[in-house]
Amino acid sequence: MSTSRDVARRAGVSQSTVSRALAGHPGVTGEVRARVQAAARELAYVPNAAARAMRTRSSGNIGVVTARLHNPIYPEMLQLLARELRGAGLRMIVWNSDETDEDAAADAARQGMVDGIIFTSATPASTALYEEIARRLPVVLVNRTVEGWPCDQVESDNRAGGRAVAAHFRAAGRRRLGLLSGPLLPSTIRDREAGFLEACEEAPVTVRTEAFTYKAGVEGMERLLALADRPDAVFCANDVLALGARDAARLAGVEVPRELWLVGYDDIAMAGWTAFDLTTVRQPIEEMVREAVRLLRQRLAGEDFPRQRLRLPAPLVLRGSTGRPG
Amino acid sequence: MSTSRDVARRAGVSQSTVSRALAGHPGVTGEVRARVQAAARELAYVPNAAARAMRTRSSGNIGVVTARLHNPIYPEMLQLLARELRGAGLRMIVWNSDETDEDAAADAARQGMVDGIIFTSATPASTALYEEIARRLPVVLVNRTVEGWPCDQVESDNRAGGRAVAAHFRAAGRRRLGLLSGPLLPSTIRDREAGFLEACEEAPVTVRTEAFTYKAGVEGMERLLALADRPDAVFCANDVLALGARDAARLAGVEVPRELWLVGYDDIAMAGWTAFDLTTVRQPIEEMVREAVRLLRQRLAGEDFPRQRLRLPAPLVLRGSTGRPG
DNA sequence: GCGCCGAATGAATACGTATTCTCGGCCCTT
DNA sequence: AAGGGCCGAGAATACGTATTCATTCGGCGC
Repeated sequence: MSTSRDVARRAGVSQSTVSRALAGHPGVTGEVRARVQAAARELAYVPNAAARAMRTRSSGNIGVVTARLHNPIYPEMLQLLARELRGAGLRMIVWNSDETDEDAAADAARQGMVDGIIFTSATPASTALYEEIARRLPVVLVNRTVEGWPCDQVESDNRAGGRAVAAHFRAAGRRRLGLLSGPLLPSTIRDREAGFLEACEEAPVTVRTEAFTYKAGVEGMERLLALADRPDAVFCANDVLALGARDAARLAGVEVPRELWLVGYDDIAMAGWTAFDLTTVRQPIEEMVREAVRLLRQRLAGEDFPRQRLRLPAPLVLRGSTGRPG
Repeated sequence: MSTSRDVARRAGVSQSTVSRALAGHPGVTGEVRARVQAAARELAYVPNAAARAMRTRSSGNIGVVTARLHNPIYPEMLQLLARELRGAGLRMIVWNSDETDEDAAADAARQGMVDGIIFTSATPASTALYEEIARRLPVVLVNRTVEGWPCDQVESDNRAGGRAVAAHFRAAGRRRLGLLSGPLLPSTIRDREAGFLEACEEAPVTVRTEAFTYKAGVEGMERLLALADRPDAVFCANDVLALGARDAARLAGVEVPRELWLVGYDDIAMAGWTAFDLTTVRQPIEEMVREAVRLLRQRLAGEDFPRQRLRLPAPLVLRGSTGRPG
């Protein structure tokens, strides 16, 4: 493990010159720079991260707080975030949002272990964590947003998405509408519901589950199917619920889409699988992630600009569960 | 952002005493220790991670190199790793195993940014990366193993799993066996195939896909179903392939399990869903992860012991795709 | 020809912690 | 009673880098 001093010795210059030469500072002769680079290469020199972090007060690490929720959209977002951050020369440290992990996130922020934090699953429930962190570091929210947190936020237009679903139902003449949803804490869910409701002619029958899991989707749909006047079109607040709902219909022998239309939200990979063939609203997570990282990088660079609140369009993707031919 | 010097000033002691008191060293008077702790609490003091890392030459970070493969078992393992590492007071830095990310992993190792590395998706293809890293840091492999890498490795008994599948087919009188698999680089796949083949009475008809994706599973099964003497029982090398295969059967109107038995491998959550109801071999990933972290921690603690090669049992989970009632 | 300025590099320093070294005082033993 | 040993705490130092301060040297203008 060689240090910049070793490189300096080998190149016959001082340690400070090594630092300057490798950092690409102006005011270093071409000849000296070449000698330093050669020496560094020969010694396989890599600057020590801890020393650099101490000196520059920045670590190159970004914390990502994500949900433990069993929703494949979060792993997908993580993959995209990893790629995007990596492209910016940043490392990604991941926490799930258990309470203990939130402590870990706050600790890391206090310790200066990360330069910034991205939340993918924020809710007003973690306001204390947010305030603790935001006091020291730039914070960006992606996917879920929280009213009243003064930071950059990137979401998709969940409200418009919900409206589009209701419009789709209405245009096809479906009248007995159902809503299968879960806890209202996440902004995404609230907005989807609000959009759906405001575009419904009359209030849909609603089942609210305890969680956003496949199992909850199954049970929720069973309750809807047991109703005397059961719905002929159900909007599920996310795809995972919708997959469970689809399987509950399968089990009950209810034909989709003839007897029941089903729509989800997110467009996770499974929604497109033959077994489900699910109409859904596509979240543009790739763009969302890209925008979030861009905003964070601008903050890290010290740029000062008004808090951004980006809302990207989310198109309806038509598939067999709402009667598309094929 | 207060430092240990601030705490020292406030407590009326020296900086070294603060360090000793907070680290719980013996040889600090109870009274002094209490004063220091009080001062630290009042100032909300948290030791600076970079300074501590530089001084102790250990960062508290663990790198995890994982696959970009679209197999939910990897996100699951990440979740479990995160929890386990967090329990040990360690942070998790994640890389996908693209080439660029492998470079990033090697860089981080060189920079001393991580204290150890866990591979979840190693193959002989990344031997250069392994050697680069293992020269400096303890490395543990979990899930996939690589013959010839001298490091601790934790896997499940894929070979026995493969044998159990063949035995299950045989016991039910299924004779025209098929194998739907993919690239042979991962040890898991090679071992599963080897176990399956050695317990087959005659060679199964084999389709080898380009990748371990749902789509590849669909296309692979379509090829198997197009055969004149098509198999009545197919072993898929992992669950994602099997889900694709199941949907291909669904599309082709082939009844499972009457006309076709189907078995996967991993027991991802979706295998248990009604739409698939897939018999599979369960990988005990929770135990695997726990063992891997345990081994890594022992190495980090400087313990010296022979390289471990753990192989945990993987039970067959019977479901509807092989005719279980229900 | 002398002095000044700028460019290039070396020397010194700070970042915050953990640890080693040093010192002063107290107790115990002979 | 004196000396030695031990214990608790302060002083000093090292970790490796980036940056500021100091120095040297060459060139150029007057």
